[in-house]
Amino acid sequence: MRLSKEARRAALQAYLRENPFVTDEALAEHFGVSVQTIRLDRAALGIPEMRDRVRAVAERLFQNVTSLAEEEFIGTLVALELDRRAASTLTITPVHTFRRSRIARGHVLFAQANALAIAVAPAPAALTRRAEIDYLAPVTLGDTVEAVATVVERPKPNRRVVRVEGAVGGKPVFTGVFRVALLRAEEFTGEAEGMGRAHRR
Amino acid sequence: MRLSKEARRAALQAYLRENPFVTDEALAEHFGVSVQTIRLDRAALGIPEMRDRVRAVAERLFQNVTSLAEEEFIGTLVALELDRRAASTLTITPVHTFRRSRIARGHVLFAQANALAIAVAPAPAALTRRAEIDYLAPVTLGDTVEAVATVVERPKPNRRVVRVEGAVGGKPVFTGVFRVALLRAEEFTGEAEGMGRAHRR
DNA sequence: GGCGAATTTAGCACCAGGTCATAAGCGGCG
DNA sequence: CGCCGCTTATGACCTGGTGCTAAATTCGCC
Repeated sequence: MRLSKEARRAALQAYLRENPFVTDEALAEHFGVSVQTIRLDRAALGIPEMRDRVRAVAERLFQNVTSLAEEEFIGTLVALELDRRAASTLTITPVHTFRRSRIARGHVLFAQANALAIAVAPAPAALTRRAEIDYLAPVTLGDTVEAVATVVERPKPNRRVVRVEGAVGGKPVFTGVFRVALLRAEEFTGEAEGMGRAHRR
Repeated sequence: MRLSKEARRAALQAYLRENPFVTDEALAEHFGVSVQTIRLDRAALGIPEMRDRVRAVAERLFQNVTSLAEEEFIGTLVALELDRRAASTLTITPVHTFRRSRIARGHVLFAQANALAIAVAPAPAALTRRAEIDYLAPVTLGDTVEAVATVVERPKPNRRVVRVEGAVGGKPVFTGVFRVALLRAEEFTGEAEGMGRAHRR
């Protein structure tokens, strides 16, 4: 016997984790068993068919990319008065930190602040034109950063200057100033790009 | 006629850009035409069938499962002379952009620049203390950003001022100045990070 | 209103990659 | 030997298509 049933099933799980988009036929060949056996294994393990696996991956990942404006946010929006102020919180998890020092990476806090500056902008979309950020104290694993953005200047109808301050337990950890440009809806209607090419057969 | 052929095809392209996972049948219903007409339209526009669209999305995004924040180094390090200069490239994929505008989010470019500033620092780890970044032109989906970091000042033995310039096809898209603090190993419980190794993408 | 061309719809055969159910083969072992 | 666990085979059916042909409809134009 090439592999015991249990061993094969364990291997199958592992293999599919790494290569989610293989057909039963390819799996059968890979494990030296028949397609039917693979199907039995999948059924026993509750693994859906390839098309469903592909679709699940695609949908989950597409959601990340395509999520609505409020989900594009880094951190959790806790207050928003358009064109006035906004606030968010972000709890630092291991994915946000340098592995060894457990200090949050600069760009994570920048992202929280930048997202907040864009969220407070009274427009369907906004672009950052300039940012200055001062890191006052390191933020470490487990900290919850409370950030507050305040519109401090409106130099032109479509420009805003936003000050963002971040604190952990009341102690300031960063401050930043973001100059953003407001966009009207028609300024970001992208152009086609083709979905790819047909193939097969 | 509900919509002229050309109008329908344009609408179809746009619709599929936002909803890539729709079957021909759903499209036919949506546009009030027969499934066959949708197929003709897809053929004329070179749009592959739904399964292929799903698959393309899934495969393209699968490599990026590691969310932005999880990556050690944002971009691919292509050159490094410690305490002098460093360079990286970053190709903008959908995960880096706003969904509708397809413009790279500010924090993505910040992250590339910041990672580079930290990588060039001659220390096992470094922290950003202050950053200024100017966005000169929008960076869009598919662009490859070439960033170069240069150490421009060494105000103290453990401080560096790094200028980072980003360009797409030779055209500047951002410039930034990062002031970083070098850390000695004993300044945190652990060791290096920041010396980021290149990540494939 | 009539006509030809463009456009749309329909029908049929076929394919991949499955589902589900049923049946048959095989190896080991008590 | 017979039975059990496992594997394999078979056939009917499903979805979301491709490719082709042919018919029906609609448009532009005289």
